[in-house]
Amino acid sequence: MLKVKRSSVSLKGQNGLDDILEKCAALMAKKGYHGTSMRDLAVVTERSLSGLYHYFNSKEDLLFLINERGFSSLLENAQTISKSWSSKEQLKKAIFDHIEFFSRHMNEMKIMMFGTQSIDKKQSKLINKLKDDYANEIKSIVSSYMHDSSNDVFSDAEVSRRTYLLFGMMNWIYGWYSKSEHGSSEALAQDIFNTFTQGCSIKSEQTE
Amino acid sequence: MLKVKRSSVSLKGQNGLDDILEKCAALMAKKGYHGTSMRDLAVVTERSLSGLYHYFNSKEDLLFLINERGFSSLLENAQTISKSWSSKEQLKKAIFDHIEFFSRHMNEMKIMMFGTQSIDKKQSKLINKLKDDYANEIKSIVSSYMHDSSNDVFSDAEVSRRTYLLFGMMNWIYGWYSKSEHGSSEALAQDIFNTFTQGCSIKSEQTE
DNA sequence: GTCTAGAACGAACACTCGTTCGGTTTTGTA
DNA sequence: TACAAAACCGAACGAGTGTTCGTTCTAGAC
Repeated sequence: MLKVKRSSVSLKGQNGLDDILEKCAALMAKKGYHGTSMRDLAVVTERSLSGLYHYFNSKEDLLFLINERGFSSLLENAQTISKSWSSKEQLKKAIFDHIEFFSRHMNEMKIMMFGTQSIDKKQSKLINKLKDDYANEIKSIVSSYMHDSSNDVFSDAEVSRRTYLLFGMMNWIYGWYSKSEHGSSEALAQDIFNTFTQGCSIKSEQTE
Repeated sequence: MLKVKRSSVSLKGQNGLDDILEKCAALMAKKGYHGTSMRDLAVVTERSLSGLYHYFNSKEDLLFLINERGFSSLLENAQTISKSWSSKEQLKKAIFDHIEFFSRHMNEMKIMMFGTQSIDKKQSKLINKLKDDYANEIKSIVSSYMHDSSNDVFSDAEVSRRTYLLFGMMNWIYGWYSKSEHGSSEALAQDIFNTFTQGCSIKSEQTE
């Protein structure tokens, strides 16, 4: 008996799936993957326990789907950043897009950052490839920016470390950021851009 | 029957406890709190399942102990940073100490960042107080530095956001940093200090 | 009306979970 | 050597786990 609904290319029940994934992500973001039971998920999705299995083959699959969709979106978007812009503009757009995606999908992002140790190896590799591809896309933008805006030469390792620091500033917001308390995602992105490019004692420019 | 081993002020079995907590933290950092069973923990600590309960009252208690010890250490250390130094020196020391503690206790730090939703309310409040106290200690140092090194005036909200970004750079290393691949913790701390104070296109100073 | 396929369900299965109980061994000290 | 305290353990308990099974319901196609 071959099941067809193996991946995100599944054709059936897409509408229902979107809604289910969002609600599951919301609960899992609060309680963690292992801390959330299929029965909990059945409650928040207003479905029966067994009914859930119509949309994915296992709890693990659910985690995979959330990760796969999230990282695919990030990667696809990053690849649309035009290489004909200045490196500064590219960097700015990369940061703004990442933060905006983050603030629109807080729950999914939290889950995506908890790692994929719970997913089986084949699927885990797929996620890690998406993650790496995305990170490299950002890294190459950072590299261009650093070399364009300085006469110094930077080693690959140095660019890597700086890129990690940028990801740190962007991803750490999952622990504290809320639109109502800390302002728009654009203002936050601008702060990150300024800090990353000029340091913290320079007053933020306004978003144009 | 009143048990006395409720908190870190417990007097008995401290030596054994240290070893146990370290090994438990190592496994929990890999598999997550809920993903790690007491039976798993019994194996890595080379004890029997029931024998573990000699050292703490519950799995929840174990999580509390790890958190309480970690944040207490960070806070205590931060409070020793002399206010008579320049704000730049204070900031530098705060960053170096945080990174050094992090790299010496990677596993515990991972657990500390997963949050405390699984701990009961009373204990959770205690952890959050330690966390807040530590964050405020760092924030006041950041504030001094920003005001000393610029003629602009910064609002409290702005200082807060910048402090969060600093924590982002420092804490995100749990996902990628390894001494062998990315150099000493001092070099990393220096990179973070430079990025935070001057931005990424300025070449790192060497650690003196 | 009949057929089919997707959507949904209740009940159960085999297993793992955190925890407890009653007991034994080891250790330190007087 | 005696003895209390600490350290440790095997076996079990009840609750909860992810998953599967066979069935029913619904809606559109012929």
